[in-house]
Amino acid sequence: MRKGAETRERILEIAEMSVLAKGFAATSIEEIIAEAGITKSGFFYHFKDKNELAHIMLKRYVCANDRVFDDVIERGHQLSDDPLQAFLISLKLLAEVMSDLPNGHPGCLIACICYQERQFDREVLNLTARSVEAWNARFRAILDNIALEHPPRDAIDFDDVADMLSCVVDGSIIMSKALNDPSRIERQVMAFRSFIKLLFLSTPQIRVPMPNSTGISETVN
Amino acid sequence: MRKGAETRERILEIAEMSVLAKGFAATSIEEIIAEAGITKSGFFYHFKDKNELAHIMLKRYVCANDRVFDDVIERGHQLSDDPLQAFLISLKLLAEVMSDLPNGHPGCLIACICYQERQFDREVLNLTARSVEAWNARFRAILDNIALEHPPRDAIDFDDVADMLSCVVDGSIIMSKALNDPSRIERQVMAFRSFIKLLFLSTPQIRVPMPNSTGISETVN
DNA sequence: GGAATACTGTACCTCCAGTACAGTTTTGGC
DNA sequence: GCCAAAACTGTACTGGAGGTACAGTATTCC
Repeated sequence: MRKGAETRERILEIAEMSVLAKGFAATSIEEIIAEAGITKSGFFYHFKDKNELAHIMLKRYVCANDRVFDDVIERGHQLSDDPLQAFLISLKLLAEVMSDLPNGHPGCLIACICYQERQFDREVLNLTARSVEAWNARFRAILDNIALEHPPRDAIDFDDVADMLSCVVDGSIIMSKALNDPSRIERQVMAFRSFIKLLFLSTPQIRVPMPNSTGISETVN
Repeated sequence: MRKGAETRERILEIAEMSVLAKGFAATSIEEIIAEAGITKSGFFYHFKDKNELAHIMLKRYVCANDRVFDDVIERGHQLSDDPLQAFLISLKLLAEVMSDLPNGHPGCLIACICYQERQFDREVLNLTARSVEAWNARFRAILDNIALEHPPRDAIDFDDVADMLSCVVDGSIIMSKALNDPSRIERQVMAFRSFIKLLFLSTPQIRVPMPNSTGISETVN
């Protein structure tokens, strides 16, 4: 019975857009069902209450986001064997993905929930925390891998550098909303990329032969 | 008649805390007046409706935030004549101020409003945009000033670097909320500081002879 | 064709934002 | 101490939304 799943998906999509634009409490069930073209009974057939809606919506969001990260990281690795170059490519791709939305980025559901945390139960809040931790751990692993071949030029904790990517993305989404300028996200991801370049590349932008131990001498922009 | 101003301030403080924890729509007037120890009529004597409350609350927040930035920037300039060193000191002070809150940072009202934008009128949204622009312009001016004496090591747009501070602060506030770890904000501001160091300081921490054209070789922490 | 699935319709309850407005207390200036 | 403005209180109401309950109907897949 696939039709039920379709309706469910439609409800979730409408609800997510509304929550990101107006907040959770201001998102009325009446409005969702009006847009989805169903009745209130139909809504409560799929979700036992608004809290369950939130829970399923969040799970859906986290999965979709994971897929985006998986994709850009994988494509980075496909395009370069060097972990640093691969990550720089991934960041460029991430920047592109983020700006490739017709009406600007709708927002990060995690951030949205954090600013309305008292409205949600432990389960939802735990899921937000666990997904943020998972992303941070993932970026951290990438940095460790990079450092094996490229010694960092500043004694900064890699956990903080890893965290910074999420922070920059979430922060720039807010700025893009505040200023109604979608391009800010792309530019901020690229600014973070610049930080990574400065942190790990021993050669500045202007090309010089590299006197390092490995003897690697790759082209870098 | 000073008593009115006192009540007003109490309402605004309670409302702000509630809005940052639960969102605007979920912040009930009933709850505010219960905590403030007044009646509903008392509330509507001070604010003609919830929207006016939002407007005044935001103005209050922006002023308070401006004062914090003014303070750290001024103290930075008092402690060093070099614009780069002054900014690095300001960032350190900012990191300290951000983490110096007993129950963690309550949140950024601007970010909170951006994630509930459909609930607010043009006036409120314009005020959020104008304050973000003002902060960005301010940081940009500082960077221009630094660049006069310290040439940047990467061809990055200073507007983006300036924006990045707000992004990192807002993003790290979200992360500190998501993970219930107030220290993330301080660490992220310090990570941004590291970026500034790498961008403008010509000598990295681990001393190696640099085969660059300028021949500059300064001691740096 | 039948059973599970996917809904609709109706009726009802509670809570809260917001409105309206008359009445009362408190405060500060003279 | 008086008085007027300021700072409230009390009461009563409207409307909309979340949520419940449950019987009935249509659709879909096997």
